[in-house]
Amino acid sequence: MFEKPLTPSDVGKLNRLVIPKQHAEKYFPLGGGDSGLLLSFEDESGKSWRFRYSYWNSSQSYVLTKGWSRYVKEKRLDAGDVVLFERRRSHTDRLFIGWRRRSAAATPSAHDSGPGAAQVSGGAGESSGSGSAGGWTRMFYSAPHHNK
Amino acid sequence: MFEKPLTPSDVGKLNRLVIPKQHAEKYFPLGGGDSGLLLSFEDESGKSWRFRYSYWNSSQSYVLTKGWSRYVKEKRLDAGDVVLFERRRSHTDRLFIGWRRRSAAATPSAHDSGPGAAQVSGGAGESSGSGSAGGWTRMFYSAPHHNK
DNA sequence: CGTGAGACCTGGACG
DNA sequence: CCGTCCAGGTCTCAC
Repeated sequence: MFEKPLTPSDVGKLNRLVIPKQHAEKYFPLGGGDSGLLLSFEDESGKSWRFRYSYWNSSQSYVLTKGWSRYVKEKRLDAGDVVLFERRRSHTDRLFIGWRRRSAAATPSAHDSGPGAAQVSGGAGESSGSGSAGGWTRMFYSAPHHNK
Repeated sequence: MFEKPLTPSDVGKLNRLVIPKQHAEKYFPLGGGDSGLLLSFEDESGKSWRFRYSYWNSSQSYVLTKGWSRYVKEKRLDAGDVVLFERRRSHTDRLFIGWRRRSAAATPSAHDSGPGAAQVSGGAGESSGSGSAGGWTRMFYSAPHHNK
């Protein structure tokens, strides 16, 4: 579906991932009545991750909140790393989440993206990731689950 | 029944008082079906205070919400001050709430309470408080009232 | 539309 | 080392 280079806020103490509106409305439409929903994904190891997905009126943006910080921590994600959201259609739909390290060129931290490089980059760096094809790790999903 | 030293959050903008689980379950048991109830107390002047009491699943804690901030404001409570919850059995049960200034020893806030006087004064220390034995002010209660 | 109040969330601390 | 508690935030909605 789409991928997103993580910003410092996405991996910081705000405990949320902002999903670009364009992608959010296309892939994770929110029924007007819903105050949010729970999305379940599977990662490369088959582990299931459930995130609360909702729209923040205050910032006019779509976000993943509850559960996100635990994912960042377990995968040791840092600003510049990229997360991938995919839908896999086997005999039943599944959502999966994957990630890859920021490309070698972009090395934020300190003063953040120096001259060249802004963000993502391309490519999939090389390999160092925790084992996975093309630098990506992945997972499957289970059906979206309506929240209260 | 019990007393609790107020934390900065208890007297701040969160508008709630966390009641330690141990005391909450012992003295203010919540019927499973209740989403909360209203507890009425009387203070040292005989004035009645009604607080909403409920359990927050998200933080696994018991809290007093509605009404609490007004009490903090009227009594000019500050972090470190202590609130007391008591049950008095006369010809009918009554709940009362009391408070006292933090003991002189513990003086948190930066420099606060400067020479001139900040706040209320002191009371506590000895007598000046708004009349009450041992630095405590008190109140009675009326029967718990089930909320919807 | 700004502000206060309440429900939800998370991390640190502790047993 | 892991589960529980609760102080401290964030967001949302009612007014």
